[in-house]
Amino acid sequence: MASDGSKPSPELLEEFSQFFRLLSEPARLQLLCELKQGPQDVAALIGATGFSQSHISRQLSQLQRAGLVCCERDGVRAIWRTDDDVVEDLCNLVQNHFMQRLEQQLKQLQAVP
Amino acid sequence: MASDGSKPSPELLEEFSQFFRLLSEPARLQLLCELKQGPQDVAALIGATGFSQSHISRQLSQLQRAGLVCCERDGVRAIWRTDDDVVEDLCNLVQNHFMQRLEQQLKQLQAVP
DNA sequence: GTCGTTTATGCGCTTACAGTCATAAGGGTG
DNA sequence: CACCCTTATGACTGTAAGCGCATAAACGAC
Repeated sequence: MASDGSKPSPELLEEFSQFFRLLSEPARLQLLCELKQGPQDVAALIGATGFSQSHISRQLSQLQRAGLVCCERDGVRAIWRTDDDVVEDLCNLVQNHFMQRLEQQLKQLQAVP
Repeated sequence: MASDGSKPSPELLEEFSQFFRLLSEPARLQLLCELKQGPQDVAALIGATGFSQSHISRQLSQLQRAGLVCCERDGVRAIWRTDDDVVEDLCNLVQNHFMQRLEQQLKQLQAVP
């Protein structure tokens, strides 16, 4: 990383890993995907994912701490939304990595006999 | 994600999360950073990180399965290397996210009084 | 005020995995 | 062959965190 040959500090490394840990849980990724469709309250997310209310609430607050989602309150209702494209960009990069890896494996198989 | 409004399949979501899980451990990120400096064997990585030999070996094989590192054997010695820039690109995106977030917070604080 | 609804949180269970130690496996050297 | 060096792996422990249940807190409707 850092492309200039320098190594990132342990603190930065820790922050990176914490951020990636957020995305290492399918449940949280799924919630982010659902919110990409548009702002929703927890009830709608329960319907879309099947997770328990408490679970969803917890995961959303984790994502909120990282600035990946935010909510505006309508009385007691909380409407959650995501206005950040980082996760989408990250996933696209990873997907490209998957594809390049598969193409490479395919080539190696084709090259033998 | 998918930017066309469609939601990725549960299987793809699972693969994404597994990949991010790899990066959710500071030890693995650090190993990747060390290998960015140039190919090394396990002994050199022990010296650079202070981790135990078995720990390093395990983490490297996890990274290898994901195609993030590979090793060429020199007799019994294993020289590990990373020739993929995905992780670096991912970290740069995340770092931009951090910076934008901090700038936004700064603006909000400046706007108040 | 009471009641119903929506979200947040304390508690407990359970699973996953980082990390260590000891050991095995594979290769070099005499 | 025996001996040493390097890496991989089985067994184990401790801890972090997902997940649900029950409950509390906050707000609106009556």
